Amino acid sequence: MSLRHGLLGLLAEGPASGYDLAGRFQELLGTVWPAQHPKIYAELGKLADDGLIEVDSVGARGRKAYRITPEGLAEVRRWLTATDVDHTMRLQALLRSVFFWLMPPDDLRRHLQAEAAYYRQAADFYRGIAAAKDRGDYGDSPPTQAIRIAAEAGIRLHQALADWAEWAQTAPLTTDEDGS
Amino acid sequence: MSLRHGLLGLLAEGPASGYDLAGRFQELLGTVWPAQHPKIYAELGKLADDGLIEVDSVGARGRKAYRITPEGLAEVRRWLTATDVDHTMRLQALLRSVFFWLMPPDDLRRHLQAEAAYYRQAADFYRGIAAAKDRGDYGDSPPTQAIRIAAEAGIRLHQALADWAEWAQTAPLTTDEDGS
DNA sequence: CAAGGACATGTACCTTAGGACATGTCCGAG
DNA sequence: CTCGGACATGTCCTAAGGTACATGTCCTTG
Repeated sequence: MSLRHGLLGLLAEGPASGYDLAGRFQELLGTVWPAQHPKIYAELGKLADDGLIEVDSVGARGRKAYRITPEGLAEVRRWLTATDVDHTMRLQALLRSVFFWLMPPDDLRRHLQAEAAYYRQAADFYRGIAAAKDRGDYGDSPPTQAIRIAAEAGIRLHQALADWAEWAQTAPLTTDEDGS
Repeated sequence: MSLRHGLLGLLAEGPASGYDLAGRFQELLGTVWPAQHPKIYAELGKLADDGLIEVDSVGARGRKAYRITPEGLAEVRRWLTATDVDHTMRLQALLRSVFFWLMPPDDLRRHLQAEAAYYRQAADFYRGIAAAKDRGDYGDSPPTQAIRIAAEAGIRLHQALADWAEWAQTAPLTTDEDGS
């Protein structure tokens, strides 16, 4: 139910179209919570059916503006304060690390370098958001303060993985190339 | 296809039953790659159909031992070296952080404290694995060396999130309790 | 030997995710 | 004015994840 509440949360900042929401999701949360537009449009339809959001339809196929209702706002707040966090992660990179011993040393070194570079770049991306916020580019309203906190999480998380990939290059690991 | 290759990788360490594999997955990878037993049994069936693993069936409902075939071993190696890492994460905790401004300050503080405690505990869990490995509890074969690297990732990742949750408590955040 | 719990495997069903494809609008450049 | 590209919304289908339920074995303890 995270997509559902994520959409409600973004709509709590103000009205938006499905397209806007897809963009916001991808831009800010793309690396930590993927959401494709078909899912988003489908979920918006259900939210409207449940009375948690309302639509200003322009036409059959034109742009639509969704607005959160008081019930919808109450529902996000309930989710945030009264439901447990689902701590389940899905990190293919860590899954792969269990099998590093199956990789030829050269491939492993290249792999870890590429991983480190990727995570450094991701951390920098969030650093950019944090810097823009600190400069005051987006003003000072509560939503942008929350984005600063989210960006900090993105920085720390990805930097930790970048550091790990660097460290792993120096860690001794006997690989096993002949499938013994 | 990560579950598929994860199972192959674990079987590369030696023969095991579906039950064993479910346990290994849950124990070591539970927090970073969930896998329920129904999926595991189903996937083992497909892997056997594809000739990547072989079965020593005891009976219709008894314990089965799965063994990786040379084709299976080649397939894990191909996956590890020739396919791109899927960096998609799914972290509900970070999704929620974007909406912290919707939470009453007291609830938010409690929430962050609980989060920090959870991540500290998770980091400690991986520290335990790392310490056991460093003491030599599991010997010195390649698979356990890889587990040391995986454990290090678990430590750094969860510690980063624990530190973040601590930090976030001190970050100024004007919350918005009246839904303006 | 009977009962209970860990071990062990599976089916059925529902939800969620994700890729492929279809359609139409609106606007600016040529 | 027409063509292309960004904007915008959606359907369809397949794959993957996850819960509930069903079944049977094996070993230990009373």
